[in-house]
Amino acid sequence: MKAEISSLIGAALEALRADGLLPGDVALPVQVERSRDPAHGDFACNVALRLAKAAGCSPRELAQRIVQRLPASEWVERVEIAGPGFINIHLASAAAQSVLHDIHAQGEGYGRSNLGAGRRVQVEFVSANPTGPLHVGHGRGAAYGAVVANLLEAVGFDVWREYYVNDAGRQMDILAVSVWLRYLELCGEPVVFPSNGYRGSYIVDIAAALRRQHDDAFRRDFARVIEGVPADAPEGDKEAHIDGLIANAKRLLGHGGYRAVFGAGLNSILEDIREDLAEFGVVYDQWFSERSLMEDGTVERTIEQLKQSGKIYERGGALWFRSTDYGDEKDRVVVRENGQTTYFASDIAYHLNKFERGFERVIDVWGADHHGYVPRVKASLSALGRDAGALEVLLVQFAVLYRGGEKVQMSTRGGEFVTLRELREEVGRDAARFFYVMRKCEQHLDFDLDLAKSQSNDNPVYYIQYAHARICSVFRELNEQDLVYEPEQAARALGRLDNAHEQALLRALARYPEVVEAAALNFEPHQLPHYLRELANLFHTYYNAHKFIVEDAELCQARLHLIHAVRQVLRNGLELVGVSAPEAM
RNA sequence: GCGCCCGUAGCUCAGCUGGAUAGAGCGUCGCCCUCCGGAGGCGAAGGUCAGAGGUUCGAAUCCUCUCGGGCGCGCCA
Repeated sequence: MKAEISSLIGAALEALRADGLLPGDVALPVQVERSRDPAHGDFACNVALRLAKAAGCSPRELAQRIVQRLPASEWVERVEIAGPGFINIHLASAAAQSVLHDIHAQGEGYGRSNLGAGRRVQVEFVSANPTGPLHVGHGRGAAYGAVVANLLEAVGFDVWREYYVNDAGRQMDILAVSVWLRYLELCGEPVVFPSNGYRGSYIVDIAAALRRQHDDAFRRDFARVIEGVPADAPEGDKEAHIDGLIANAKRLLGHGGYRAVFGAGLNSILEDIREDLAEFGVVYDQWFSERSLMEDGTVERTIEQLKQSGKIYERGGALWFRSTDYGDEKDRVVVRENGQTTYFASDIAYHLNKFERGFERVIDVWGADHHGYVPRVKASLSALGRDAGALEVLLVQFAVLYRGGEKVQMSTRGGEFVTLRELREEVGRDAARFFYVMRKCEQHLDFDLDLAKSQSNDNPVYYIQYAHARICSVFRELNEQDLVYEPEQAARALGRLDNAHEQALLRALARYPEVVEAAALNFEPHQLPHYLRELANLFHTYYNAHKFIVEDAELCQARLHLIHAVRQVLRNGLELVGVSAPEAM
């Protein structure tokens, strides 16, 4: 409908131009918006204000001329000029009702479109290091990324969901050593656990499983494990200490033994994360291993390619990428003095790989604390001859939990954090998904646990789900009374939907596809919860003011048709957010 | 110190990429069922859009500065 109006106005402008009343070289910025105030009609257009100067007359005068040349349309009832020169368009009532036909015809497809035209988009999100369970911060990225992906799919993109697994590097070695030391403890070795190790109880569980499977096969004297290792903090350097332990572990266990311990830690945690996310309704097309990039030579090849770009130089024995040429604050190391490639080198290779796989757009969802990495990753793509603009990095701010009005304190050190699993168990999947995406991503999120749990009107999730359940209940009641909803009969009686509540609902239903489109293209899932809240409110108001199952059969059918459509849109919207639409609560 | 994000009602937040009289929820106060689910509805009070300049027909929105809050500035991942 919006597009219909736009094209009408566009035609009027072309006519003006043909009459020589508009210069030929000026752009025609037709911008049609839904009116905020019903008194201003259904749509408003500000084009007369924007073009008045170019046309050499007052905005109201220009608006007058546009309106005179507006082609007739069956959907438009009347057009008015208001305020400084707005063109307000009032739709015919048949136009407002036509949305019900669309919804009934399209069902769960209502709101979906083909704007993306099947273009391939990759959405990479969460990608937390597999060194422990996901915490509530990761949960926000998971919910946000999942809904962004759902939205892009809904508007016609071919979406690929991916989790990047940081299974290489020192952090993983620290994990392996942590598991091994817990294992040695279980074997009865007098282990002194390093201050820098992973202290979470899940490490002990992994170690116990390892021991059940392999018995004492990886047992070594702790005296040998600690042999020649520099002192731990506070007297010594904790980093040097743990590096020494890693070196000894590799030597004492041999390649095969070390890989077994390492793999036990990695696989167990990865499996836990995978299951956790699946239970949260987040499923990936691919789990992409960082190590695979190193093993198949992609990292090496990428560095070679960078060298050819002339943006690599050597300093202090290391290889540096001249990212400052692309606006970064400083140059970055890609190969360390010891010959090892950095995390950044893997990341360049990974992003190059993404584009080599043919994705036209690549979206990364990162925690806001990683914002400093954006310029260097974009710089590397530019240096490799790729379009850095095709990479969109969405930064998600932290979530802070509140319980009883108090901030829930969390610290990663010592493994003292609230996990995503605990949150789900406490508030449920629906509330967690909904609350996480309620705010735009650059906004800090205050997550009120008490509110998320409360089964009251304060809780927006229940409020919306209740609207859905209530509609289901009306149809159950209809059955009880041995009455039948007849869509075809209803479709002929839509003229009976004439009160203000019904008009408001029709307007809201018609807006849904526009909300999905805007939310998708701007990566703003929060628009969905806001819209659904509004729709639910309009429905509850309607419910309170009018009875649907009434004597007048025609009116009854028309109203059932309307609330049937409301239920469909509530379902469609909740589905995109990943929240269930219960038939009864 | 430099860079990024944020600042809108008592609280938590929207504000459709520059439009008409800045909107919701919670909280407070006052109302509404013989009725399809009261997990509901209606109304009232509540604002110097952090502050100051600027851009223009028009600014919460764009630019500059100031003040507050968060985050980031490794040959870590």
